[in-house]
Amino acid sequence: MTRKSSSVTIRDVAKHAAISVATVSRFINQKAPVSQDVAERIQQVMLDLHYVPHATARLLATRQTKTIGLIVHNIHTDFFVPLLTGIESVVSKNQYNLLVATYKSPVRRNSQPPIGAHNTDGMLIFADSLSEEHLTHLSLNDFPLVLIHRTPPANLKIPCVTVENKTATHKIIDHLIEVHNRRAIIFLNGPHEQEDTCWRQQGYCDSLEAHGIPIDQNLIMDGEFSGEIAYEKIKKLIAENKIPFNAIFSGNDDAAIGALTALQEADLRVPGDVSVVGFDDSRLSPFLNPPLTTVRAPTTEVGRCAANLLFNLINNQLVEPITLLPTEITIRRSCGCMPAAAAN
Amino acid sequence: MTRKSSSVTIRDVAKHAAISVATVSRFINQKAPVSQDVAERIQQVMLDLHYVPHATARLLATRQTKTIGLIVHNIHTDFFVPLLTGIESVVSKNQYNLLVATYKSPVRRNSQPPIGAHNTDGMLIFADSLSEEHLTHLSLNDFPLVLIHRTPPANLKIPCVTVENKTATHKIIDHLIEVHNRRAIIFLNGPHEQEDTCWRQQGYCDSLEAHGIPIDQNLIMDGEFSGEIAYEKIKKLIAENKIPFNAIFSGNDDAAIGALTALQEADLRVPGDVSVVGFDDSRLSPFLNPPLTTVRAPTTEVGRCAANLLFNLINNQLVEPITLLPTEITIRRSCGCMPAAAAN
DNA sequence: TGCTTTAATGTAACCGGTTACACGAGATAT
DNA sequence: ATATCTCGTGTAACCGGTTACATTAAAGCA
Repeated sequence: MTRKSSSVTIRDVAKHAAISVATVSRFINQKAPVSQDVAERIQQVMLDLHYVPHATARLLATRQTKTIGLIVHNIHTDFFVPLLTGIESVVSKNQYNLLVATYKSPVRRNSQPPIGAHNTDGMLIFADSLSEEHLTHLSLNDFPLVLIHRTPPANLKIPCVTVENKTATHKIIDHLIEVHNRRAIIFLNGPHEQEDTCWRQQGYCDSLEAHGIPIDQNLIMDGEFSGEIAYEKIKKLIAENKIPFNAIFSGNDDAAIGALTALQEADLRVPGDVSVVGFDDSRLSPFLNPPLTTVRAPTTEVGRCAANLLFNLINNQLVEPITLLPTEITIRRSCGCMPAAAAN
Repeated sequence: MTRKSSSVTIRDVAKHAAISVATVSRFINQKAPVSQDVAERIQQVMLDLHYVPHATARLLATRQTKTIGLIVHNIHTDFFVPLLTGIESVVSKNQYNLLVATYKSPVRRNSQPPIGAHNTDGMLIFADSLSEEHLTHLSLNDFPLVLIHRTPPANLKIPCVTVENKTATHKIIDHLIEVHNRRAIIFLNGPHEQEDTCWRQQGYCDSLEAHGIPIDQNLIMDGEFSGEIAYEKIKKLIAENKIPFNAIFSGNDDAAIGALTALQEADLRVPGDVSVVGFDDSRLSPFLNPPLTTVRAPTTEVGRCAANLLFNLINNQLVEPITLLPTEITIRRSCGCMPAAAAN
């Protein structure tokens, strides 16, 4: 690890221009006026020596990284494409960099997330990727943080942006019951640690209650927001043939795909025999067979919004503590409706 | 912009553990043995104080960032999900960070990519996101670089990983001609700056020639790898009704979706009236209506492979100059075949 | 003319790590 | 018993910038 100090530094420039490093630094950053004469000399020397300021040294001195971080549990799901799109658009508008890290909740005690105050100026935290402990520590140090799809722990004031889950779910279940006369509705739940899961379950239960339908715990099963798991669960359900159902509400679109596949394999017709609806309105949904009725979540907007909040925070501006983005139900065929044109 | 320097430093740890900073540093980096007793004390203090080494300071001292960069033109396409998945898996295995930057080819002369030697230990460069000029500069400075979906400029020795384009395209066109008797095949080209485009065009032309079909420039149109643009192009083509065709080979699956939509709107049946085939085998393809016959590109593997090469480079190991990953044609319905089960 | 202001510059202490070099003590070799 | 080696540790000089504070010379003002 030979330390090759070949690069030309600000001190070299200062020496050649017969001036102090402070003046060179000021000239470069336009921090203070410099005499015409000196300015020209520095300019010339910089060109002659091919001087390029060492970004890292500058960052150390200014305690700025010009990058923001994003923590998610994994990136291999379609959900993150629109989220990243939104985030990226404002990151690059602000001339910042984006550091993406995958990190799973801390199983071991001493595990530290790979990004933090040491390499970012602020962080975007998706759902439950960071434990309350980490959150607390960062927040208490006044490190700029914005939560995505989760609200802050009780005593912390961290702004968050998420989507309206409960009302939309309530409405889509209403739709299944009122329009399509479905009353035995399976609910494919998401991971319990995730807030979205809770609210969606709440909406589901509320709607059933409002229609005087008793809640059957057997109908609520864990789909983990995963196509594979949902597929297995529904397949097993059909095979056992003990619990009758005529609709499935999947906590997200990914899981709905798994359900759809399982139903098809069992020769159950959608929506003839079973109505299926999802949540998210992912890129795939309009293309499914049949096209999926689902709740449209403005994920790109979530990303854009969260990033904007973070930059406000970094610039010491005040921000809304909670941003709740609206969702709307998107009717396609899988519930039983036959919309005129399948406009995507 | 005064960010209060509340963070705990290595000197704080040293003080609390009643030991010197050098020893703390050595312990952290396992650079030299430390007595059991001292090790435990340091460990404890680090936990108590929530000490996290300051990445920038470390970088300045070691000229290492423990992060690798990825430059792409944009991230808002489905193509990047598998690519990122592959890259991420090896990045985290190596305990590195991933810095993602979007950067478009330099329109203005003095524009600099947001990531480089100052904030990464090496970079993954997708297709034509970086100009030859930038590439040359970085490469000449021995900065670790791996190209994805492009080969290096003539005089530079930068390893690259890409997929087999020509032969696969040749085969899928053969299929259209030989099995489905299509001879008027539209080619929806990608961006001209991208190498994949050229090779796919080459394969297309070769196949036609091999079958004695003259190449009609009117059949080759720019789809830009974009669903919207492809949609517009095909819509216009149909409206003008001057160029007869009975098949479309789309340079990627995204554009194929646009084509499919345009055909449907014009009440042309796929594959009855027109066969459609694509390239990539994106997540959507099996779900399209009809399921898309396409060339399967191992994009996750590309990401994994490129990242692995980069780490080899960073560790001064020798690497293959060119890695060409195999592709295979995936038959579904949109070409006219009727595979038994629609297994996805 | 003498005193205050202001503009341009220099000095040196940071930022938070790493590491070359020095050193003392106990173990091993002669 | 003395010389040599090894191990664990401390001191302080880096890395390459920024910037608070001091300083000097010129300009403004009575």
